[in-house]
Amino acid sequence: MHIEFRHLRTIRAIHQAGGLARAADLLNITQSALSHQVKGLEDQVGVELFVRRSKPLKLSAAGQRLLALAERIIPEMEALEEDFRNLKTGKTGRLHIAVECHACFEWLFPVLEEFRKAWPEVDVDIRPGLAFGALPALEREEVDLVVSSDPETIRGVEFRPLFDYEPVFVASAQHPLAEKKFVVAEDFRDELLITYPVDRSRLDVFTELLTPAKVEPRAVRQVELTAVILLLVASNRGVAVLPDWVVREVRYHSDYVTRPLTEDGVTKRLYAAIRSDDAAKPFMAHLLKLARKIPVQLQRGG
Amino acid sequence: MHIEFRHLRTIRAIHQAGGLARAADLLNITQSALSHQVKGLEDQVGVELFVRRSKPLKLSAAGQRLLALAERIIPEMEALEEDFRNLKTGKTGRLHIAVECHACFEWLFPVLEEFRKAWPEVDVDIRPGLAFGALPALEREEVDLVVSSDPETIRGVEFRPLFDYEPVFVASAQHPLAEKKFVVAEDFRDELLITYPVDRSRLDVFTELLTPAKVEPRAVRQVELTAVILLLVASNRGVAVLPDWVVREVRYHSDYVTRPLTEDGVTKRLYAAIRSDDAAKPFMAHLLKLARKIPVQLQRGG
DNA sequence: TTAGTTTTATGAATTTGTTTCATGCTTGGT
DNA sequence: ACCAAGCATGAAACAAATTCATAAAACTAA
Repeated sequence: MHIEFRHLRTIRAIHQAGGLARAADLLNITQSALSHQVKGLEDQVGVELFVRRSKPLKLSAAGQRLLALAERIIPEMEALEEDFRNLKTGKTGRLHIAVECHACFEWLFPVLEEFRKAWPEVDVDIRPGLAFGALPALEREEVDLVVSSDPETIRGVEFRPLFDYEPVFVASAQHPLAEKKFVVAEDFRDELLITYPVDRSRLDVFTELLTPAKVEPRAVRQVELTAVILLLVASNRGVAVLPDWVVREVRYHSDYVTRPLTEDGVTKRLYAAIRSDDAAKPFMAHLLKLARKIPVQLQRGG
Repeated sequence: MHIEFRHLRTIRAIHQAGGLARAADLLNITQSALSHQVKGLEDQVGVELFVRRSKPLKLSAAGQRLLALAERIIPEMEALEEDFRNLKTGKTGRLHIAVECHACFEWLFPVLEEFRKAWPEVDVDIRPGLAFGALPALEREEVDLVVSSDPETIRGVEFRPLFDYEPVFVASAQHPLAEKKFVVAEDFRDELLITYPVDRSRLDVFTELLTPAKVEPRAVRQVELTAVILLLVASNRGVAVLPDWVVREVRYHSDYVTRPLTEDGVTKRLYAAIRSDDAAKPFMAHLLKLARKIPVQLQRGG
């Protein structure tokens, strides 16, 4: 038995128009086509859908059952088509984000907050748990944007620069290293280093400083929340290296100092990796704009 | 844009099977056919429904939206097909009843009560308001059964006898006519006659007695409820003519007497008019059986 | 009833859409 | 780089829907 949408539309039209001929006009086909179609449908389902004893064709009990289904389904169908239209014009879409750098949540939330005001129809989400293989997930369309600091060349994926930041050393004002103008790798040898609970390959302090210099801190303690890291640092329980915007944002702890890594400081650049297909979508462009603007406001001391 | 059920089935199958080739097996068509179909659908809606970068075809965001619709709609569709199957085998159906004789509600309710226990899936209803042109409504499939006492010859309609009953005269035990063994038309000339509020052509006392004899009662008062009619009669506010089973059923008023109309009494027969199409349906047969049995139980003094 | 009008049904031809067959192309793994 | 698995594509075959022309009912109004 193969009822199709065409049939639902037909049933509804015949009911609305109150007859085959008028319904045919409504559907822009001939009365003959409709007659054939109704006959075919009735043969299929093996049930009389219409009462023939009366001049204008009328629904039978079974026909009314079918009509009820049509009235329920057709609007859903139309909603879907509307959704697809919006998808095409970029009014709506999915924006699932994977974040490789742990601290990035600090600026990402304000960005998304702002974004959702402008694009309420876009399905925004941050996908945790796949921070490891984020770029493959991007290719497979499991996510739609990856925040990364290591651009690669991948077919169909573009890396858009967002903003530069500086990983800075953070310590209590009472800490001996607070005396120095800047810190170097060797300075960490006797320290308790507090980091996010992620692999060293994703921590600037290791990739930019300690690993190249082959320096191992006295101990490493992993802490999830930025605010807690700063709390511990302020109470002189350890030292940390954090992006500059993080430190500036959470300025209500004034008991710590910040120092550049090495004499010249270290500068890194964050990128948004997106699929080329999505590059033209207006909401994507808007998100990238916000992701450039808002973190800079934070860096300047939001 | 013409999404069809076929497409919904396809989407679901591809998702279930996790790929085009396997889904093709599931749907009993070739992989090629599916590929063409998917392509056609994507052209139609103008949106990529699948991610092609991965070997086993996978749903894109838009595809998932479509899948969600499919998961919602396909079960409804299957429920419909189940309904139609039941309709065909007569497990379910519609049984809307029009009643020409007003008093018939008295026995019809118990019948339907019993019927619903056996056929919970059948859509039972009593359609009021069309008691006038009930037989045309039966032909137009607006109702499925008409209770009538006047069989006619109509193409496609059958009259099945239900049971015989006797319209009897009812009066207070104090009423002078209570003295008589039976009443005749002339006896009504000075009486207040209480009837149901329907046309005289549908009242036995007129069709069987007064109209042929050209006798007009002193006055006629119309009362809706049988119980109220009996109350008025019992308190000697008028006389009435009611079917025997009504009087027997409502026996808790013992202040009235019943007498035959004319020396021999009058016997009438009730019929159920149904469409020939419905005659073979098992639930219809069952209803007719009940409609023969239960009123007789009432007549014997249920 | 009959003629006239409206509405639905039907058969054959046509157009449109779907499926298959055969084969080529990509992707992912070794 | 090669192989296997999975998807895409074009042409031909097949199936289905639609149209055209016309018949058959059903209703209306003399």
